[in-house]
Order: sequence, then C-alpha cells, then structure tokens
Amino acid sequence: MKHYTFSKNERLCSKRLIEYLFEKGQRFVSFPFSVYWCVVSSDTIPCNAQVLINVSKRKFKRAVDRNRTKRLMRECYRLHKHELYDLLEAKNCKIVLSLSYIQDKKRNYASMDEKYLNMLDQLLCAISNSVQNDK
RNA sequence: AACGGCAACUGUUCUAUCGUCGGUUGUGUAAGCAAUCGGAGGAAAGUCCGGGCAACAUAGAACCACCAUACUUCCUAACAGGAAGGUGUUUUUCAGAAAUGGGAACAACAGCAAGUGCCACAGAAAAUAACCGCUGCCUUUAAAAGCAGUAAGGGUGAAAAUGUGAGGUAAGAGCUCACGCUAAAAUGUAGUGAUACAUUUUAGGGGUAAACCUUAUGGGUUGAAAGACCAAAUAUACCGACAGUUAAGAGUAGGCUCGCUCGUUGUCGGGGGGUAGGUUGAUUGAGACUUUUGGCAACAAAUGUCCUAGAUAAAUGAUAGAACUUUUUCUUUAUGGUAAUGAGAAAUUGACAGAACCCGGCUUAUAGGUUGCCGUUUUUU
RNA sequence: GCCGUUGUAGCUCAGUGGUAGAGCACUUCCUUGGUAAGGAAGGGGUCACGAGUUCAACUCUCGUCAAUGGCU
Repeated sequence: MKHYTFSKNERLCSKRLIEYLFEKGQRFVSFPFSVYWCVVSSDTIPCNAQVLINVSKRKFKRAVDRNRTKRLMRECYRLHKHELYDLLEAKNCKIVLSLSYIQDKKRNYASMDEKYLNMLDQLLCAISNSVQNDK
C-alpha cells in the first residue's frame, strides 16, 4: 500500500541546502515550470527527495493566487511522487529539487497535472542519464 | 411595482476518498503509526493614525531645531477615531407674498487686527494708488504745457479701497451727520462651553497660512527580521594533565656540559564567546456573547456563559457527487393562437480576497441576498 | 513583515503655483552624383489615476494604482 503523504521531512527547509542547490544544481525549463535539482549524499536528508515549491510575487500580485498555485503544485507532487521515488531507489541516490512556477496565468488542476507529467518525464530522464554517467 | 444611489447586516452548504498544521490519548527505544478534537476575514488588504510589549538612549528642568494636531463639550487606555452640539457654505417641486425658517450635504472651522513674502496676463494702479477725468493757479493768442489739489465717474481683471441719503467744498473725499454692513473689545442675560441675543465704545485694515510663519498642545529613537534562553559540527582565546624536541630561542653570578624554569609541538580533558538549528517572545485579551441598568448618543457599569487558528522556504487543499444560487436554451402545464406561472432537462455562474506579535480606529475592494432612507418613471385610489 | 524613492513626448531626462521644455528618435525640404554628417521647418503630451485648497495646480494636500530600492 503506497502512502500519498507529504510531510515535513519531504520538504526542503534547510537554508544551507537551498543555497547549495541554487549554486551547484542543474537547471532545465519545462513550461510552465523551472526546475533546479541536485544529487546529495545519503545521510543529509531523511527520505528519498526533498522538494521546494516556489511561486514568485512578481507573477502573482495577490496572495490568494500564489497560495492556490502552490497548493495545486503540491498536490501534483504528492500524487505522483512514487514514480520519482521508485527511480531513486533503483539508482540508490537522493536528490533535492526546486519547482518554480514561471507563468503569469492561473490554471486549474487538470491542466496543471498534464504539464506536471511532462515535466516529470523530463526530470526522470535527466536523473537516469546523469547517474549513469557518474558510474 | 421597476430602475438607480447611499448606509447597515449577511456573504454558499452537505457527503465520500486522499492529504496538511496544532492539541490530546494510545502504541513504539526512536523515527513514526493509529484514534479523536480544532484550524482565515469583514475587510485577514493598504500600513495611514493611536496603544500594549521589547531593546537602546536619557539626572531633572528649560531653550532651540524638526514633525504632527487645531470650533466646543463629552466618550475612550489612547487617537488625526467616534457621539452630541455651535458656526459657516452649498442645495432644496418643504413652508412662506417676501424676509426668513425647516430638511439634506459638506467644512485642514486658531491667527493675514504680529512680521515677511507672493498676486502671471490685462489694467493708470495688485496695496506708501492716479492714466483719462474733475478743480484752482500760472504761461503763451484759443488749445496745449507746467505746478498744486482731488478720488465722484471710466474700462481691465479672479480680486479695485464700506452701501444709501443729506450736509459740505474751488472740485471732491467717512471730511461731517443719519440709517445700515462688517470686524474687534467691554458689559449684561441664557448656556458646562463653542456661541446666541441686547447695549456701549473703537475701527473700515483686498486676497493668500493646503506661502514662510505666530500662538497653544503633543511627540526620545528603533521595531518581533525587536529581545531572551539552549546549543551540534568546524576552528579556537584561556586553564589543567601527560608526552616529545633542541629542530628557532631566553633566563639560571664569565664560558661549556648536564639539570631546572619560560617557551614550543602533539594528545586528552575542561572552558568562554558563538554559527547551523531549536525553545521562547506567541495567542486569556482595553476578549467574545446573553440579559439588566444609566446616558439624547458615542459609551459605561453589573450579572451569567464561553475559550474560539497559531504556521515559520510558511498549514486550512485536491478529486468525485448532490443541493442552493446567477444567466441562457429546450420540453411540458398548453389539442385554436398568445404565454404569466409552476414542473423537468442541459449548459453556465458563485464577489472582494489569505492570518505572520497582539489590540482600537481610519481608508480602500466587494457578485448575490435582506432591511432602511432618498431620487426617477409608470399604474391605481 | 518594516522603511523609503519614482511616475512628464517613441526613449533618456529638465521644469520657483501663472502659455509644458531639452537631447536623441520621427516627417518634409535644402545640401551631395548618391549616402552619412550638417542646415531649415514641422508633427507628437489624459504631466500615472481620483478628489481637494487656490482666481489659477506638472508643482501644494489627501487617497488609489504601478514600478523600483533597502533592512535577514
């Protein structure tokens, strides 16, 4: 039985890791998301991946719109996180990543989900390539 | 009845599944897991005022500078907020012949009669007024020039030196008088007071303080990213113990050797400041609601009941279904036509907006619904 | 969260309450065999928006909107 949870341990809260991520991490854009990700050593974080979800004040003036967009993104991550976790367990590595929303238009859940799946495919591809190259 | 404006109140609900933050309970060495309870607003917004709280500064007081406020009384912890009133301005198909009164709205409503500045263009002149004009004297032939007096009349402009009448004069002028107007002061009456009314005296000074400024009153500065406490890893001031080295050195009565002391290197232990991080500040308070009493009201007092979010890279969400609501279309009520109303189906709509230490206000945004007031149009009596 | 600054022509900016300006850009003409440079003329403004004070507001006051800077 898979648990579609999203607890505190799965969120990126450490200031140091965030600085490390934006300094060393790799970046790609899958519209409307901008993704930074980075492999970390196994004892720094307690679970397979930590994620940072991020919507800019420049894109949405109103706090209501920002909160809504963040909640939708979090929901997408929560429901599809096992695809990411399976790959990471197979490769035996841990990552931190940051998702930024860079469109300035609101969208509903269905459209958000579709875009998220596109992004996820690209991310899985990037991770497996990078890890193979390391070996 | 419809439409519009303003004000006040309200401002979607339920079920299932998967999640999220906090409290409690159980289980577990722990991470966690399970159960259960609770989890955004009238503006949470803007950060425009006032306070609590905290740190820093300061003997106390005065003066200067800067900022804010400015009719009165009251309410309030306090306020640039609120209530009641006064005065003024505007408005009114409300009354009235009119004067005026009533209603409504608005007011940064102390002081240009303290000083300084400014008032474009036009105009003679924008504040020690004199172009045309009027009057007198004098010069030359009339007309014009010069000197003196004057401010009645003229046009300009946003604004032009208190209005009418009489006297007065060479001509005129508050120059004088009468009746007014406006302002200031004094006295009396009413009122807590602003002020109103009456009488007397004085004055006639254009506007502008949202120009500098004057007067009165208030204000120390900075804000929870304030402040307090605990404290990994790494480096380490300092202290102690042990070990090593003369490989740099100093002292130990002049030199050398040995020893000793200081030093130096390493290990271990202690230890201070303090980073990551954590705890606190921080959710029981000028608290909410009910009833009663006092007050025109804002509000106050008493009584009873209740505890009602607390995140921190930042919780309150997603999906599916149902109801309600908005708008549109279709079917039916409707087997003569029109179609109010009711019923059903499909699509569509549900505002403004998200706590960030906490309170009291103000300002701004707000679909739909309810209530009240005002306006317009139509119909009936 | 807290505290500031700015908004004027297509762009960059001036502007003591009294007719809205400069440079670059644009249009037309001159100059040249032609282009550039140069010269002459011209067009182009909701002074961010809404109220108020004033005879008169880009300017003073209040509110709103937008852009932007600082404080860990």
